[in-house]
Amino acid sequence: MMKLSRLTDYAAVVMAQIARQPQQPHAAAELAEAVKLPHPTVSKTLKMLVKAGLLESQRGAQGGYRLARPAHEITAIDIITAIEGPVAMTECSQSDGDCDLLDTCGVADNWQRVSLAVRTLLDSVTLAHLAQTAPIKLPVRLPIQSIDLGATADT
Amino acid sequence: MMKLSRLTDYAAVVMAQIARQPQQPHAAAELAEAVKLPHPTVSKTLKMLVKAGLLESQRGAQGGYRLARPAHEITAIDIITAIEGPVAMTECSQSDGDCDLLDTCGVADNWQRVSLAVRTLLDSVTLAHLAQTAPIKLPVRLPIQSIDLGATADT
DNA sequence: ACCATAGAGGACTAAAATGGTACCCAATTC
DNA sequence: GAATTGGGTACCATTTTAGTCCTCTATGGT
Repeated sequence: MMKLSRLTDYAAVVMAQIARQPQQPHAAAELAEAVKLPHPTVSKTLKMLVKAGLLESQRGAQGGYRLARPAHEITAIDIITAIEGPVAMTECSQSDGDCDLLDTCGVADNWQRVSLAVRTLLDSVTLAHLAQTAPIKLPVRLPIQSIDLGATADT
Repeated sequence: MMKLSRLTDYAAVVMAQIARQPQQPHAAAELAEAVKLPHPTVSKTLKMLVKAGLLESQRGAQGGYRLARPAHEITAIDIITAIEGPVAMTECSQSDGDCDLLDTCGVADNWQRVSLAVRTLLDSVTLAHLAQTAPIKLPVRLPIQSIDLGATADT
């Protein structure tokens, strides 16, 4: 279903929560409470986000988590990648090599392009966007026509 | 990783294979051979594609599978949906109801829009595109600016 | 009519990813 | 130095995914 994992979902929610008050540090417990999720799970998520460099942490009393960068410099793809690893629709769209069906497949290259388009899209959505409580506007149709998926035989 | 499941991958490859010779029926065994995948697995995939209405099947001798519609009328999303069910990035982006965190979440609506954008993108890629052995061209950047994800809040 | 071919449908199993929890250690602050 | 708060790891339960197999039904050829 192409879904994000639940943890990624949590991550987004938690990040948004932090983004709404970027000045003060947020303790894991506080966030868990705010978001109504089990503390250990939130904690785990936060750690992953720190590892990915999206959050900074401060230990000790009065410690907590803060955004490592302004919300508008953190993108959806950053968050997804932090939790799930590289975004790629197929095995072969992330790196080369692994797929031994490349010959018979005949589709790999095109999937990679689609993958890229998805990544680009995801990269254009920032945490600042996501954190807006008021729904963002997103006109239903992308001007996809501009994607030259058209039958261009040659290069 | 937002990956497609392996079966979906197979489905795409097999569909492409059929699309390249749309006139004749293709037996599961033949396709499995062509694509170098185990017969039962390919068979299973094909059945799913038939159920989804993307392929038509003919039983008996000289039978096999054929596209139910011209390749350019079958989209990536059709194939993905056939195997994995509805494409949605989060639980709540597919239907309403299931998520009991909607209040605290504050991100749901925005994810849904992103989801929609991804779906639209995927909908613009047809089987005809995928089936081209020559790689399709896809200029790296989508004109994402036109997506009014623009900030309504601060900044 | 009968047989060979080819798909339909479903059940079942094995394996892997995911989600969740617990435990103990390290750093800060008061 | 005690309380607070994050860091790291290891572990377990559950769910998903993938793959296989078996039997039934439809079609075409002889």
